[in-house]
Amino acid sequence: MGNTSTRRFPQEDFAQPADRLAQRLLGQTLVRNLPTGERLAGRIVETEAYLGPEDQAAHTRNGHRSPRVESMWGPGGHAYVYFTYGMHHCLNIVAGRAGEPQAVLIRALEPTEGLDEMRRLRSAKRKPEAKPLRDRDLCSGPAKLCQALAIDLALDSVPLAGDSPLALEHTQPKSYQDHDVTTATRIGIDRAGEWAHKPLRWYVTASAHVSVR
DNA sequence: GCACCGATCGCCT
DNA sequence: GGCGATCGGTGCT
Repeated sequence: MGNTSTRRFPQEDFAQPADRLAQRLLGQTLVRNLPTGERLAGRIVETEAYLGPEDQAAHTRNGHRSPRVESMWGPGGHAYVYFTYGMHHCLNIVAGRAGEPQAVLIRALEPTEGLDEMRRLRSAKRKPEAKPLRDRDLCSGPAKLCQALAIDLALDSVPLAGDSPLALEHTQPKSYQDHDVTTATRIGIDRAGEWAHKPLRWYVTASAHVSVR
């Protein structure tokens, strides 16, 4: 993605609607500060927006509110982590203002820091004889990146702040136009009627690290 | 109380 | 391309 410079991601940008934030997050750097002090990081290359009560694919469809989805109801800039398929975690970044239950699902990262540790975390539950993981296998899916960054329910609702276990850094690409972004429908959504067909997924077209090749 | 199923992944065919 | 793993949340009885 070319030369980069880094600064804090502007906090007020989290208050945007999820579809705008989802596009804004492409190219930004997600940072995981481990309890050991080690730092893992990757550039966000694929996102999906979940728009709230009217969005029939969202966990907050029809205004649903429960302990599991409570963080989606809070202000933007916090994590919403959920557990699914009996074994996987997925990370969202809450969008909008308090009372607007929207979020952006982080679907893929291009790993940039701590790749050896990510490989170790990702290999833990795989067969020993399996082929070694390539860089593009580390974070190319919402559950994969949670494994690679040691993200689980303990991180639900944490703010994405500088001193937090999760942080976001504004990465300024050499030229933002270097990213050709593709818009598509969301993955794994059926039974959501017209909402299954809405273009609410975005990914960096040329990236080798997106979830679907 | 209970049955259903998921914002997925990895391995096998 | 297909399927099994694996379990908490959800909604209905």
